[in-house]
Amino acid sequence: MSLASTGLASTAHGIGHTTMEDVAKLAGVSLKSVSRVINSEPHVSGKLRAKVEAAIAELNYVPDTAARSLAGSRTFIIGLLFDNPSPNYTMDIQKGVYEACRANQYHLRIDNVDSTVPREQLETQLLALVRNSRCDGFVLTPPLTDDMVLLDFLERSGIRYVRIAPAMQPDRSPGIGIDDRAAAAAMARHLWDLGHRRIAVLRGPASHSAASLRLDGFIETLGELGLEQTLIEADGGFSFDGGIRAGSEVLAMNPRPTAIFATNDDSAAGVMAACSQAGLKVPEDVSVCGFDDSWIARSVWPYLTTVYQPVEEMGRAAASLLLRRDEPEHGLRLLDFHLVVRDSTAPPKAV
Amino acid sequence: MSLASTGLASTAHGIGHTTMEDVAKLAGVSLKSVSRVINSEPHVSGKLRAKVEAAIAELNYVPDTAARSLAGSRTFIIGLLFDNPSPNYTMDIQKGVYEACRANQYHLRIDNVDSTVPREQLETQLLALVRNSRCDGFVLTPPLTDDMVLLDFLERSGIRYVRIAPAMQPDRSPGIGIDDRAAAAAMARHLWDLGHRRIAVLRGPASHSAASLRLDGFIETLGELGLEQTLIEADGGFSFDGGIRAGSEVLAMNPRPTAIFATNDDSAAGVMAACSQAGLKVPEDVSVCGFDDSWIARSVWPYLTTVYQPVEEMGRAAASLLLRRDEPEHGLRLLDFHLVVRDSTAPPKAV
DNA sequence: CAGTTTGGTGACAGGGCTGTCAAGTTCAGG
DNA sequence: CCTGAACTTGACAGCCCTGTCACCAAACTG
Repeated sequence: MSLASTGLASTAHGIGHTTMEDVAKLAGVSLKSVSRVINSEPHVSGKLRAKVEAAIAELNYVPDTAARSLAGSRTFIIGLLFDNPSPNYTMDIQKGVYEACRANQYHLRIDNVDSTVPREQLETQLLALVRNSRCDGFVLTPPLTDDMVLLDFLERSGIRYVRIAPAMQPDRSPGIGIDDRAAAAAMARHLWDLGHRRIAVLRGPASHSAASLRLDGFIETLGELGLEQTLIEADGGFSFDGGIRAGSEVLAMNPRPTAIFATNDDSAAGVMAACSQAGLKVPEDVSVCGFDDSWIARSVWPYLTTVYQPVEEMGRAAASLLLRRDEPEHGLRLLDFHLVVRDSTAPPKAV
Repeated sequence: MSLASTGLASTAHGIGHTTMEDVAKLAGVSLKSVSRVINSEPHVSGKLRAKVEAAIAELNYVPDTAARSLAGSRTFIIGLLFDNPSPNYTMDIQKGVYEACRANQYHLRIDNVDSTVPREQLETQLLALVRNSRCDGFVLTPPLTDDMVLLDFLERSGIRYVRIAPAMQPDRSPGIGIDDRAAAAAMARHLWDLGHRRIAVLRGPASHSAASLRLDGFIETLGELGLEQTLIEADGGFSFDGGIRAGSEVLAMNPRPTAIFATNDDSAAGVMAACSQAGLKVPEDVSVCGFDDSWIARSVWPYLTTVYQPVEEMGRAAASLLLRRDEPEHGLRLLDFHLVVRDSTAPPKAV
């Protein structure tokens, strides 16, 4: 086993590496004082701080991360761990996390996990990743958020982490999410208010726990509103193809539902394709709505009515939680969602 | 100016940090020998290597990156710099780069650039990013690939980089791409062979240089094939909305084109939406084809005929180029593309 | 006004690793 | 059996910071 078989020869980073010593010399202070200024430590007089800052600016000094993390015990790196769900979702989260990092002089490291491998192997892979990564904290996205082995390991090792949209044990650790139940309820009300009474809903994969929350919230609310006919359920699998399949299935029924709620946008797009295959117009013949307000919601025609969830903001919030230690709050913090009514839903045709 | 105003308190990384010294002791060799094994340096006897590797395995030792990069002058980090084009494209590249990093015990750092800010500010931002990042090398994606200020800076600082799909000065530095011209030519031939003679093509944004290569290759080839009628051109802007707009425009013409080539998948999806708005069936009434074979090509119905470009592979190749120093090849390395004929193209209706 | 606290600063010792160089070992050729 | 080249190994300094502790000055206390 060789830990590193290739390598870049020494690279001259930056031009003429300025070190803290240069700054100290120029400012006429000690090394430690420069360090204090850099780390915003207390007990630094304004005069000294000014001198040092001037010197830093003049020399265009940037502290060496490697040295910093060797000396201190922080790496100034946040790790983002994700599996491979929708690229849009991931990208948005990543953007949010990135911005929070940047704002705090942190760096973002990516670790991409492949969950298609056997469970055993996955665990080994995960643990090795985290061990090797030496990050100051991790942001976890679903479905990694619910990997108990991983969580146990992180906690046992004293590594901080924040989960985005965790499903299980929401109070176990800090988390960021939205109220999927309530969001789905809002969609139910929207369809109900439009006048729909024969409604279909597409399940997501069982492993994606938000999916079931959405399903539950939707069904429950329709029940409360007084829907008497049985709700039609089918499996949309959270994918375009799944949406086509489930959509066709549901549209073939007699009587046909007048509205279909797919619990994510990808499958909703699939449903719209199924409609077009069946020669049905959206929203005239069938209303279709999704969930997520992802990129694809505006890459279909008509534009999709969906639920906006602030994915990028969730990423930002997660990273911030990790960075500001002051607030060691446990439990899920819920962010605001809202209904985005676009063109794919309308009142059912008068019969 | 404070360089770091927040911070994580010292985190106990891993459990009971094993250091190289532990390994050396257990193996009964010197520190340096362990180092040699870890770095696969020459002049290490098989016996010694075996002892050390056994010790490493037993202790579950992982070298400390910070210390390594402080002592050596490598950071074991590859930076991926991107602007915000299509999330799908970016994600694929990222995945490829990530995998190459992982395979070489490197880490991937992300830096997201926002090119919507004024040019001046952008440059400052870019340079600061690169300086702060302290990476062993950077992978650049369009349009950053053609930012001469950035390239100059990197070269002046002796920082290695590889460009993905660079447009300008392809021989300036190592690069990875495909032959966009030839790929568009293949699409031209496909449509020609199907029997289309009245064809429209949608331009991409002028800033995206691959767009013009595709356009040129397409037009040129149709000319060579003997297309006599004038080709219809419109501006698709590489976006769904642009595709709808340009699509409607083109479809309103009389006589109507029988095939539309959008130079990326997003705008092709828009064209398909425009067809559906106009009550036209794809591919019966109009053939539509795109370019990229991105996620969206299979999130529309009918599935889109398009050109596959190995985006993930491009990312992998770029990172590998950065990592294996042996091959300091300059100039663009072209990867294979291929036509993906799906359901959105067919022979024109007999008139 | 002596006797404490507090605030501000610096000296110094590592942190875990790699580069350099020197020492020890092996083996071919004379 | 000796010499030098080539290989193998190790000692040690140093990469650039931060934590600890010690110091001195100023600002309190009763």
